[in-house]
Amino acid sequence: MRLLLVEDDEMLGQAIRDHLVAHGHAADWTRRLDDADAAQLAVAYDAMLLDLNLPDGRGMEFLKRLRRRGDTTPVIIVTAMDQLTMRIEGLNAGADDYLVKPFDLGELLARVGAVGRRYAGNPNPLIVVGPLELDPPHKLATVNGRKLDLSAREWAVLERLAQHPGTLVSRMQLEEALFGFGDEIESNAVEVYVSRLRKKLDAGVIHTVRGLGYRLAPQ
Amino acid sequence: MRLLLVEDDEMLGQAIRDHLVAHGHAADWTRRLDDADAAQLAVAYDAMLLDLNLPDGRGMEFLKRLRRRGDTTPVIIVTAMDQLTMRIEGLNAGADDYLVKPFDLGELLARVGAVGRRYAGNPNPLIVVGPLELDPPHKLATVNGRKLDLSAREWAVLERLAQHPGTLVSRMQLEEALFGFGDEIESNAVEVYVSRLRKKLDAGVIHTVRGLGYRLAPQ
DNA sequence: GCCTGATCGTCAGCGGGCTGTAAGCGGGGG
DNA sequence: CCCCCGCTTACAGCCCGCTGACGATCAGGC
Repeated sequence: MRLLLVEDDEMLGQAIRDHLVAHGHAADWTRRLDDADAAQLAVAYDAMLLDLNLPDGRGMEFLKRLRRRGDTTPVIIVTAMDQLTMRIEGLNAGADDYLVKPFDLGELLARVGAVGRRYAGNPNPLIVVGPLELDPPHKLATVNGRKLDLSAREWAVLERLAQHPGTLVSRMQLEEALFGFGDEIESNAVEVYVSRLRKKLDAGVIHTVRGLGYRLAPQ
Repeated sequence: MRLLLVEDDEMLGQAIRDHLVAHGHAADWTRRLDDADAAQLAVAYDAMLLDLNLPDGRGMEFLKRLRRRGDTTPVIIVTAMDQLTMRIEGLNAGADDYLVKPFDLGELLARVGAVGRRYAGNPNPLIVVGPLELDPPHKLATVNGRKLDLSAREWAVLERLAQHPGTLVSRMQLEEALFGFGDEIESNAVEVYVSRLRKKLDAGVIHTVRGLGYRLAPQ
């Protein structure tokens, strides 16, 4: 799963991130809420781990804002043992689960898995853009009923493009879909993957906006 | 309905069992988890009543293990009034409902009936994926009518793959089917079992999605 | 208890598809 | 007409997955 971890403590953050990655998750880690905000807008995470006890203390605000703008990404909040009221408030604000520090890393994985499974049963959020159909949980893509055989990165790029059909997606956003955040990269990888995708799906589906980015079948 | 009751208290267990039987259910009653495990493997129950407050205290583990190996038998957990966290954890671990002690026997019947109705559709869920047929309650697998002789782990992996045909199953999910959560493991056991399975069933049934996981049949 | 066969987890070598980079080409805008 | 940007193709490295083999452990029969 693709996870976002918001945690200001260096040691703990590193440990959690390593553990998640070691268990096959793609985990992005931000130490501050404004970074988390940007990440959340750029990437469609499967779940989010949110430490409420951040220096600026606005974790709860962040969660409420997220829900207000209609984002339903599952959120697991993390609090210290004594902050019962914050936990209750968090659940009311739209959190899906909570963890009490200190917690076992296995426990963390179990919660993440549970949240993931809970949403796995939902009616498939099938993305349809013109002749293109994406089924994110099944990692299936079809064009005019023809099944596409996509590699991991190709899928990542196509999914990112399809998340907001018709919306312009900048090259940088696509690079974030290809690589992590930390990895600054300078190459034409995005163009290469767009090219590979165009070869596999019908012409005219991915539209180039010169100097700005790409957009999917604006019709 | 065919029910399994796991309850260590003699008086309470007897009362519940009598009440269930009196209302037309077939109820098996075990006092210990290993008996429950054996019964669960031998009989396809319609639902299960699980007391979490057992002497050996591993009721939660039992539930998690059940779900891990893909068993979807509806589970109603039973806890004392003050064990809120256990209830939350139980629901996360895959329970379908819970009852708080002390409870009314009519209430119990209502819950059992509700859970039963929710799953009323398929009494014997035979999984069919292309040439492959799985019969989970009987632990039988056939390909083109040919009976497969699978080991325990091989079955676990194949069943996990077949639970949602066409859905992509990550390596981590398969590791969970093979081992437990807590067990940190670093090996290619999943690949080995996939290889062993492929050797036993027809080619092209298990499909590899590089970097993401495996999927059964379609495509 | 001892033997035998099956099963399990690990390892290492191999092969191949995926990936990122670079270079050449084309076209649109200034 | 020229420059810049994006498209495409080619390629080499590498990571990932596949498979055969081996020792350990377990279950069952004698």
